[in-house]
Amino acid sequence: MNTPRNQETLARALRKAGLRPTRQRLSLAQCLFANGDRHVTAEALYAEAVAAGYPVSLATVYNTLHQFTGAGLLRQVMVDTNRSYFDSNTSDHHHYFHEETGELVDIPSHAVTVGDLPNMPEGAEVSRVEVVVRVHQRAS
Amino acid sequence: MNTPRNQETLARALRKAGLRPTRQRLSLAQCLFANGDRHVTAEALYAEAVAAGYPVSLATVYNTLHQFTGAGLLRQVMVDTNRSYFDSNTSDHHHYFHEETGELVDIPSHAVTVGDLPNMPEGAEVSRVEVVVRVHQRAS
DNA sequence: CAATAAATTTAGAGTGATTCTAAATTAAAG
DNA sequence: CTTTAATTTAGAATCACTCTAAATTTATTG
Ligand SMILES: [Mn+2]
Ligand SMILES: [Mn+2]
Ligand SMILES: [Zn+2]
Ligand SMILES: [Zn+2]
Repeated sequence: MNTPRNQETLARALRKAGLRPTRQRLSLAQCLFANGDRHVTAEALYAEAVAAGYPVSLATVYNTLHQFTGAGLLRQVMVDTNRSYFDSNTSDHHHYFHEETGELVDIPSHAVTVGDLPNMPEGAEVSRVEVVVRVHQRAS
Repeated sequence: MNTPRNQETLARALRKAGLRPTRQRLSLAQCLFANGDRHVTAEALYAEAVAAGYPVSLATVYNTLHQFTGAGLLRQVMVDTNRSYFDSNTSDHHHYFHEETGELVDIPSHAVTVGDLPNMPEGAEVSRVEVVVRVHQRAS
């Protein structure tokens, strides 16, 4: 985990990204960064914030998730066509995706080796390598 | 490419999967399998079929893509939250995803090595390993 | 080649996640 | 404090995708 711990550190990170440290953004940051790494959907984070008594709207949750992603505090993981997942662990790593439960679990990046990449598209530059290991429940 | 070449071969493959080789399914198969491997979205395939003068509805395109996927003739690639991509190459391989254009390009599977997978979820079994190399246009 | 049964196609309505709009609120600056 | 600009928000809108139910087509049977 390389994300800010307390309100002050986070507020500073937000300001540096040109984002005002508002009550909503600090509340959501609390949910996202206070207790280790998380993989959340917008709806799940919204439900959690509401349950915790934080005053936020769903629109703000979406706005905030995208702003945090733009600021490098979150990263988006593409595993499901119907839902966007956001990851509070922005360091280089990969994922298990449990097809039944929708749960994401980290895989350290050293477990995967990418060799020479053949037929790289002309004029293109690698921006990220994402490995998703889809798993399903073993037949009993 | 390990997919059927001509109408007859394909019709046989469809029958084996319990799917009647209808005009629509054969038309779409023509688009998908006649000229090498393809990566298409439902909308793109629909536009293409309509342009080629094949009579198909968008609903049928969606149905067919899913049926073909179920029959193992296509595979779905998750790279974009807003769109489903279908790949006519069902053999083991990976992808470049060009973030600006949305284009997918194959990477042979031997270019990527996945080592021991740590912290495999309890009782889970790997169903597929997907590697996506996101690329963007190099700054000029 | 009918006649019948079952699968398929389709237009259009419905869904659900996400985005947009425009008005109300709040944070920063003076 | 005022003023200004950013932020929040409810609700409308969008968009990919799915569903429904009626019309059509395919396969089967006599
Ligand atoms: Mn979730
Ligand atoms: Mn496409
Ligand atoms: Zn992660
Ligand atoms: Zn491919």
